[in-house]
Amino acid sequence: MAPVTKKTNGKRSARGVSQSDKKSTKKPRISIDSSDEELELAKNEDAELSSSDEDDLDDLDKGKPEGEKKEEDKEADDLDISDDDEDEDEEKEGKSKSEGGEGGNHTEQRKLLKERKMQRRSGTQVQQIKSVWERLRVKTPPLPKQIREKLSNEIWELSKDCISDLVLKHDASRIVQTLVKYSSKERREQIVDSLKGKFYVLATSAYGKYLLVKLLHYGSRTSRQAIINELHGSLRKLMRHREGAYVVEDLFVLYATHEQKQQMIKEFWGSEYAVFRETHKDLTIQKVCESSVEKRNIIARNLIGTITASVDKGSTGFQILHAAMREYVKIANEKEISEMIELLHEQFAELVHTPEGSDVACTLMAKANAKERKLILKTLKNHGEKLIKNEHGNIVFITILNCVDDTVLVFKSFSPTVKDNLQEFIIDKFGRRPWLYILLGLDGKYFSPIVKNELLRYIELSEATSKKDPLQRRHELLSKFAPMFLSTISKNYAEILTENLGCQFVAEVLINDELYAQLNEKDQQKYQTVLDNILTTFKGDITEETHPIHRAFSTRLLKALIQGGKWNNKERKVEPLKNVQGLGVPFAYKLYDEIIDSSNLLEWINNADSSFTIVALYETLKDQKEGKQFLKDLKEVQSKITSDENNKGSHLLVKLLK
DNA sequence: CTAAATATATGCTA
DNA sequence: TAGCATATATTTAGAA
Repeated sequence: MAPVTKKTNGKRSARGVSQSDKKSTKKPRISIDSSDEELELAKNEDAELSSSDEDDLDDLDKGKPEGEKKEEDKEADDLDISDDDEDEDEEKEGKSKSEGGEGGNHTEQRKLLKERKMQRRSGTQVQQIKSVWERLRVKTPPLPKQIREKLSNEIWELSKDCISDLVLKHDASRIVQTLVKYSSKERREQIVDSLKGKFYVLATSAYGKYLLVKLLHYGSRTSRQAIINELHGSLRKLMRHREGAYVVEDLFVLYATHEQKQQMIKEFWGSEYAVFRETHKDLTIQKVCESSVEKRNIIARNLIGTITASVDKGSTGFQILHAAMREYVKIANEKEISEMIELLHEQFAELVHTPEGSDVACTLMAKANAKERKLILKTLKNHGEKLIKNEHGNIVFITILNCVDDTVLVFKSFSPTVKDNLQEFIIDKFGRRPWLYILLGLDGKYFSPIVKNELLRYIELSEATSKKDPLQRRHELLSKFAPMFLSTISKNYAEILTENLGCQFVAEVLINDELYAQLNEKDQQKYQTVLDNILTTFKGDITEETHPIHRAFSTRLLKALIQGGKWNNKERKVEPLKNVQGLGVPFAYKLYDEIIDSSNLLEWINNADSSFTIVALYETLKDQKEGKQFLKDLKEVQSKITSDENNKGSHLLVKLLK
């Protein structure tokens, strides 16, 4: 493969980035529901073949909200019907004629054009079918079923003998698309059958590709398999094709089963593996490459060939490409990894949001040397928010935390993003994970075995370059980020504590010996402020429904702070803390002093949501001098505790008091 | 951590 | 293809 030239690289990456920025998580995909976008596309291509880059972008324009989409469909339809007989071909011709100076006799031109159309292969049929299609395709008002069926039968009768003449023309292809949409499964099979042998041509045709994707979408398992079988052997060629690449990506992402995906990827190893795919079924790439260096070299060359071509083409965001890259990085040697980083580094951010791409990014990150890591950090820092919030990007980010020794650089690169978004992060299912990692390490509570093993695998890979002790690295990060945690909580505690995930995070921050050990004097004060903030939220009348005591998670947080440790379910006891100051007895004392007192103590006991808090207070304070007042008040109201079956906390309290 | 609850994928039947 | 059942993965809740 020819090496990437600076010029193409720059251009492509620019396009790639704008693409992903506009359509955030949406992947390039060919639309199923709307055929009108396709017509738009057709117009453009007719008008100016060289503006293909633009067209590709149009083509990406998917995933609009349902309502919006309908609107546009309607509009386009109306417009379409009004000027349909003289479609865009005609207008074009008219223009070029008048430019040629032949004057503007429109009727004359129309006639000419009609004749020319008739002369095309199956021209008469096309015109005929088209008029039936006009009646079939209307969306408003919706056609009754019988009529729709009748019309679609009519079209089928007319078109079944010349179907292969239809599918490559931009207007006629749409007719077949509509036909597919409204046909029975038997007829869909028939259509697929009659197009056998043509799928490659379809995939590479500017108009045919839409039909092919519709066949995949509406087709049966066997139809899909038939199409895949036929495209097999040409996938590498298709990946380099302007239209074909989109079809292959769609096929891979949306329609192929797991097994079919494996098959498809194997083809990128080399044609040998595409042809004899049955015999190579359960082969993994590592096994083959271990068996022979020659084979490894051939496979590596084939893979990087496809990868380089696609990256140059600007398809860095394609999932199928990510899957190919994953195979490659599994077997790549040190030099090849470096070249890969060189090839990708500007577009690194386009990898990280798919499972396969994230795997590639993590592997590269782990295997990269210090200088290369710096380079990657530089590209990723501008995409921090998405990187951290995305399920897969998140893994990449944690891998960065796990393997980059230069924690100062890591902090510098991401601290602005973190500062702006931390409040969102900590209540986000994925966005909070990196911070929980910094606080607790790879705790099984927050990292499922699968995710954990994946992360451990990258750590293992990184051991060749990363020299720092993992715990030291994590503590360095903790000491840098902890003040940010505290100020974010202190500033937004009211909102954070209304969220389950927020409460959980706050608990992890506050009940954490490692964190407290990293705090300087000023930040320790900040820590105490946060404790006061939390007390503040529990002020007020607990008979109000909005009081935080009625939300299970904030109550649990409060209880944990009173107990001054986390509940260990295995040992069935609270784990005491060594470093942290201000939890347990002092916190309980403050709570009783400021929030609960003799005036509302009974209320707290007699409410099922808050009674366990009092139990916790009792257990913490019963043998302490700070608890004297509390115990005295408790004795006074003891007799007035109501006996409510549902209030297990008050029952327990009565039992304890005996 | 564990058990239950829930979501997701896969296969079978009509 | 729809609907259902079954297996499997992932998420959630949770003490007294």
